[in-house]
Amino acid sequence: MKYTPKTERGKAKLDKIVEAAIDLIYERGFNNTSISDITRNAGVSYGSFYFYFNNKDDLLVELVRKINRDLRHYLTESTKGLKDRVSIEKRGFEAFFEWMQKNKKLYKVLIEAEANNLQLYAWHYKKLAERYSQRLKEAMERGEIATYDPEALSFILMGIADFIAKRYILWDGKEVPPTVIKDVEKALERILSAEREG
Amino acid sequence: MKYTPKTERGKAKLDKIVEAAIDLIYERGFNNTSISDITRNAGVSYGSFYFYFNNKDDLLVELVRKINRDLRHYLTESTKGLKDRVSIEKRGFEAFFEWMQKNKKLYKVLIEAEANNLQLYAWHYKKLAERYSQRLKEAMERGEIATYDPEALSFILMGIADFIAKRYILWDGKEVPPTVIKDVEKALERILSAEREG
Amino acid sequence: MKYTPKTERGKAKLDKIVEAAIDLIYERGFNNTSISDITRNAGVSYGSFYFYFNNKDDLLVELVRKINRDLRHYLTESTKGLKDRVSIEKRGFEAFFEWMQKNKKLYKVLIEAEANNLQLYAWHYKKLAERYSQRLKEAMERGEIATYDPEALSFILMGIADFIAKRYILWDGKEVPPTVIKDVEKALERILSAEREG
Amino acid sequence: MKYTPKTERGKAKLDKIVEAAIDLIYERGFNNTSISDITRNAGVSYGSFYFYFNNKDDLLVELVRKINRDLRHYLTESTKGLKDRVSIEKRGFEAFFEWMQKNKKLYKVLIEAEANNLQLYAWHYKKLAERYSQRLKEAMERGEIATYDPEALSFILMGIADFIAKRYILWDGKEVPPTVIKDVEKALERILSAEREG
DNA sequence: CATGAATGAGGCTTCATTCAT
DNA sequence: GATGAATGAAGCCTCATTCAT
Repeated sequence: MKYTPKTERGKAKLDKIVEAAIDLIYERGFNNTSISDITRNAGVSYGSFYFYFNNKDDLLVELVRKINRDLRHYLTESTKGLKDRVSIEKRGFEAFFEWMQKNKKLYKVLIEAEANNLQLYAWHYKKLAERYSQRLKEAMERGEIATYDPEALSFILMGIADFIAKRYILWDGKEVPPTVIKDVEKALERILSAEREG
Repeated sequence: MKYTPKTERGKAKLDKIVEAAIDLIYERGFNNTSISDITRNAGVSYGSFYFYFNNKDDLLVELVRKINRDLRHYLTESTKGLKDRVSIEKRGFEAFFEWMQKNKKLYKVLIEAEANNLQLYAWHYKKLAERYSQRLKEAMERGEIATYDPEALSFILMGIADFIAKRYILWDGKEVPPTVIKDVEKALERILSAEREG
Repeated sequence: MKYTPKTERGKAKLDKIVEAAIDLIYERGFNNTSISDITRNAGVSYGSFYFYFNNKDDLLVELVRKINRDLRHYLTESTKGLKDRVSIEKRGFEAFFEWMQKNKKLYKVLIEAEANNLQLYAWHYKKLAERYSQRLKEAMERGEIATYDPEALSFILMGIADFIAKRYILWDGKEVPPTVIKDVEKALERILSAEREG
Repeated sequence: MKYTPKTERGKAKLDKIVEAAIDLIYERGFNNTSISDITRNAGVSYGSFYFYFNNKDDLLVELVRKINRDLRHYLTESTKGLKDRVSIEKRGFEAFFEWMQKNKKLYKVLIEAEANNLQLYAWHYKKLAERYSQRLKEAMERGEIATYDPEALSFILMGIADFIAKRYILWDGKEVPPTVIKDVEKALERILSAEREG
């Protein structure tokens, strides 16, 4: 971002641009969305885009940042108060699918970011994976879940969530069926359940 | 594809175009690869591209078809002779990572296809998932593995493979570490192991 | 110029704009210097540029005026008190190269003015040449120097100075070497030395 | 240049582009001439420009090369057969003014090149000055002309020619008056005439 | 007087596609 | 069948200028 608006009016204008960009990228993809498409749909002048952003890629970076903030916040809130790690994971998966359902468009933006700028995408998942594997590691140390390389485990779990989310929500436009969520939870339990001692 | 070459010379020319396209898409992405880049790198004339393909997208379709054929063939060969379903799956995952390592470029093409044409990408995975879930279903019926919705299970397993492949091979350029493969197999065993009967 | 400041504060602000403009035009050229570059470097608000100037070209006009004033003043001061025309010319050339060395940036502005607005550039040299050829004419009448068309002679002398100034100061960034100044003076003496009578 | 045409048709098209560019740069300056202006005036399609040139600057480079070739060739031809150095110089100046008169537009292009790309301009004059000072040096060694630093002398002479050419031909659009040419020759003779020995 | 947000025309460049040879 | 010259629409970005506050 080139400029962060100070006034309410400025914030509203930036918001309109961001919303229009998300809508269009969702519908057509990043490469098939022009700046003029965005500003036209946002109802602002062409030049305004470049008042707030340095260039087109800059927009993508900002969107990924936004997604990162949003999703992390949602997951944190959703699992607040839960103690048992397996429950947290199960609830976390449910919450992830909820968020996805409410924010289909943003998830598409992530896919676009991945294709257009792998660095950026990698950064997003790294950020997510770091926190995640740290938590998993602690749970392993407390004996709550089975022992794995924490990073490997975080990839396994994120992979499951990511693939199913894309499969149902983006490709089909359908919600993830409850039976699938149940099966995912079953798999989760099996993957995570603590080693039997003795 | 507009025209399938009959002569050896024709096939060789088409091959050169396809190889050059894969190289360039891997390096720069689909949108940053022009037809003239492709024909120049292939050492063929500009116009000949349009002899074999209707347009640029047509090329992407053909590439995804090729990937589909290749990967399916590799997996089938690799698990030939194995009987036990869990062993097949474990071997299948190993084989998938092997193929990925040898065919990084093709996997990048898939990601590009995903971004540029979701329909196409969906078709690829559908094709893959159909066969896969059919096999899983049969194994479930024989009681070799735990019972899930076969499609859900296929997504879970494909998600794990896909995410890790991207994570290590495309983002980092590294091979998937053996410890991670071991952890994936551990997770697989847990996910798949047949229910204890009571 | 749209507005000539009356207060000290106003003058200081205008000065900052002018100085920033000179610096930037020297470094990047007139066409690659934006108003916002200028105001940013001057530490004044964007809008204030248009308080003092009607438009961007207006700035160039003002700069050339300034250069004209500065250079003429410097040359007049430097040759004050000298009587002999040839000495005046020789001292004048030295003074010109001195001024150039101290005001490289301004000379670059002149070149930019030449390219962007020939009228303006022509005006600068006309102004300079008028005074110059008038003086030369008087010297000719007094028999101090050889007889030429005064205008032609002024062009010959100005051409020598201008070319060498550009050559050393703008292209090479070097000072004019003393040996070259000596050679120029030698040429001057030969060009100017009064006709032998009889 | 990106591509040198092989066919007659191609050469003719490139010529049209070059001619249109020279006309427009002469009239409006390089920065006020757009590619679309050029192609429109040349009667070719917009894209054709980029078939022959890599970008706009590339055109300027090509034009300066052309000027360099043309002018050097004209001067060489004009002084062919002359032996005496002073005569050669006098004839050379005349020839230079002749060339200028016939090629006003090209000279304006040089000025534009100077302003837009000092490197390029420096290259042009360096090329010219090198040959020139080499010749002068040889003449000095043979005692035909007075002794100076050859480079300094070449700058003095080129400065005179350049300034007068610009003054009369570009600013006023007038021919250089014969009286001025005579005065220039007088100055030349004085500058160059060999030292009296003894 | 001062500020800086907003505008939108215009420039350069790319490139998929067509078509004459 | 093959070639590569030609086309022109469309995209990104800059920036002088205006104007609301």
